Amino acid sequence: MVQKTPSVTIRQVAEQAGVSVATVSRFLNKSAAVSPETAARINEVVSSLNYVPNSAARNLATSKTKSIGLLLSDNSFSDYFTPILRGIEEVVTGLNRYNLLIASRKREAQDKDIPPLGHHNTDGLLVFVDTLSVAELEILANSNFPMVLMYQSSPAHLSIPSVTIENRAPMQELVEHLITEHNRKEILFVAGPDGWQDSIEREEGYRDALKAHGIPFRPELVIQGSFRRNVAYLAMLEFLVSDIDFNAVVATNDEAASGVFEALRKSGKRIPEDVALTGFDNRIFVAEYMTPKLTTVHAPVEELGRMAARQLVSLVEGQPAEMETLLPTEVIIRQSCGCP
Amino acid sequence: MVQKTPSVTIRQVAEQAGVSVATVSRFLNKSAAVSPETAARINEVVSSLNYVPNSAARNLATSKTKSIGLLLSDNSFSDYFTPILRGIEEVVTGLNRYNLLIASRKREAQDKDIPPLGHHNTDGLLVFVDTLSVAELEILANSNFPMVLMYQSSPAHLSIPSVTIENRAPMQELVEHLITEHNRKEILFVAGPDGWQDSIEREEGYRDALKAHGIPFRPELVIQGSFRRNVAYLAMLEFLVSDIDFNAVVATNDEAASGVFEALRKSGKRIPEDVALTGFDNRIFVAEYMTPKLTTVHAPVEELGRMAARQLVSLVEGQPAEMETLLPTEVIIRQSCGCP
DNA sequence: AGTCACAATGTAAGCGGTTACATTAATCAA
DNA sequence: TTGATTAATGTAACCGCTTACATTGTGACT
Repeated sequence: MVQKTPSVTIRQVAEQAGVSVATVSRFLNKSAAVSPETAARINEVVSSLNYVPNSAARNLATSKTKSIGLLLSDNSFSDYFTPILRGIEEVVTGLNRYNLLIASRKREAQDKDIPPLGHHNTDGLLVFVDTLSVAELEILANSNFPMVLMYQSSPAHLSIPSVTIENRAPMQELVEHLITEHNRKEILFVAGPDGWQDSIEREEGYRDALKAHGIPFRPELVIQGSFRRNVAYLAMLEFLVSDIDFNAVVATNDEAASGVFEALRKSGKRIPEDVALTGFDNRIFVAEYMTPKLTTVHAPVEELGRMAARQLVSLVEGQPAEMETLLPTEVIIRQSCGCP
Repeated sequence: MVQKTPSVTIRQVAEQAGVSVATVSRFLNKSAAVSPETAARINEVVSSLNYVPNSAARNLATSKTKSIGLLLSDNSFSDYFTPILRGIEEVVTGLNRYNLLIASRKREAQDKDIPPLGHHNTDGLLVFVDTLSVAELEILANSNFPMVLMYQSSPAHLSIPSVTIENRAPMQELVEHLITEHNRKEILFVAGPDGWQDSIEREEGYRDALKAHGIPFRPELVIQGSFRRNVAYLAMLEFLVSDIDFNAVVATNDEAASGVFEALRKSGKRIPEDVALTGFDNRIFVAEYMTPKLTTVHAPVEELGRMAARQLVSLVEGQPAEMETLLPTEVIIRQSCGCP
């Protein structure tokens, strides 16, 4: 069971093929010409011995790892995450055959433990929002380590490429839709996780809309949903007992909207007659399957993964990358807002 | 940009701390006692230099990688996948701090390219159904490489630990429920991907139920859904134009059921009055949000990920592992079958 | 005082590749 | 024919760690 490298080494291959290790290496990497006969011989030995180069050795020698890292916060494995991963995976594992290393990191570990992914084991890092502290980002950035931020733009003084989505404007549009088309003025806002840029910007959009229509912002109309179904569900229940009047709920994402939906249903409120409801993300299984269907904002999540990965690969290979990629989103009107 | 290891090495640390590299190494790994004063000195230098050990070097020296691999087929990043990943991640990144390496592999690559994950870059492998051919499994198993199969049991002659879920019995139960409680006899079966064990076993359960009630199996009542929403949607539409009578649809998973749902809705059939519908998996966003709610079978997906990872870690650390872990599932009756 | 055990540390040989540089043989121009 | 060029290959240093083995110093025991 405890097998110390039962593996075939390049030297064994070299010996069996009657050449030097250098030649084998050259053949394997196509880093220099090898005569056809030698090539054939090596090739044969390689497959008969089932030889696979040891990546650790290779990495050490070249100081490249051929793998890129994805750094996540520990709670980010929501359903929401699959398309991102799909996008990332598609480009990372694509042509250039990088490996994808995934690690998650608790918030508490920031500035305490060293990040699980970095120079030492990856060629570059995809950094999910809120996984690295500014100080940590700074260290990496200063050592010129390739990184791309996702759902978070670069701290002003660092200039790290980032990929984000448009939040503020579409949220404003959505809320204004509730106000002007459906005459809702008492709009409950279900906030996202503290410090997440998406969450903040969406709230700004909400406030913009209120302001544009002269509706005062009321802090008691903000509850915490944390982008999570269950958190939003509970927060909504709690809000309901407070008995504050409201006739619309704007959730910062679809998942939270689904929790709100559940709570409203339980309390007997009708959607959209009593309460209009909106989400954000356009997660198909949530938005399409709710009855009524959920009015929301479509976020190009898979594309975001793809984009971020693409920028990073570019960077890793010494090419330039876009500093700020802002992906457009689109308001999707369905029925939960009151539209027919 | 093209930075050749700007990194600090153990030698620099040793030098600055006025000790030998061996001592530094011992301190870092706690592999032998180091005097308190030396320890303090080293510690100081380490953090002032921001030193992080190079994993490639470490891996090479120890012939361990401290990472475990997850091998996927290229289309397995469905929504379904998140909880599995969460389960895996939880244990892998947990106490023992392995890295999680993820790679996907096209079916066509089987027996042609070497698998992207193996001895050379991982300490053990989580193998998703249908990603490695039997021949490839054999090679790895023969070299005694730690592996755990997911959703697939071991080829008879290999005895690789596996983690699977119960499929046949609950599917039979479900179909019998349709037959006995709702008097449905013309039951369309939406098959899963060819060769996937889950898919096969679920179909067996379907047939068992028919047989138990003397209903002949009719091949024309089987369509291909491939576990995918869209595939099932199209297959269902196609079936609908064929005009064969049916009064129930049993889908091999919830995602396919959602596709069927969509197609039925489009064609004007009522669920469950005209057609009863069932799924498998109990994916909450599908099953709970459908109206009527979806009758299905609950599969403990996150637990499966956790289990598989646990077995693998065990194996990697030289401990024994369960050869066959069969996770129980449970029929969940909701309304799409016709129950109130 | 001499021997021993043990704790703390150092020395240097790998781990399995890559690659700069050296070597050899074959080809070509004059 | 001969020196220069080039193609194919070999030699060995090196990547940054770990660790077996060697060394030194100290206190305990006889």
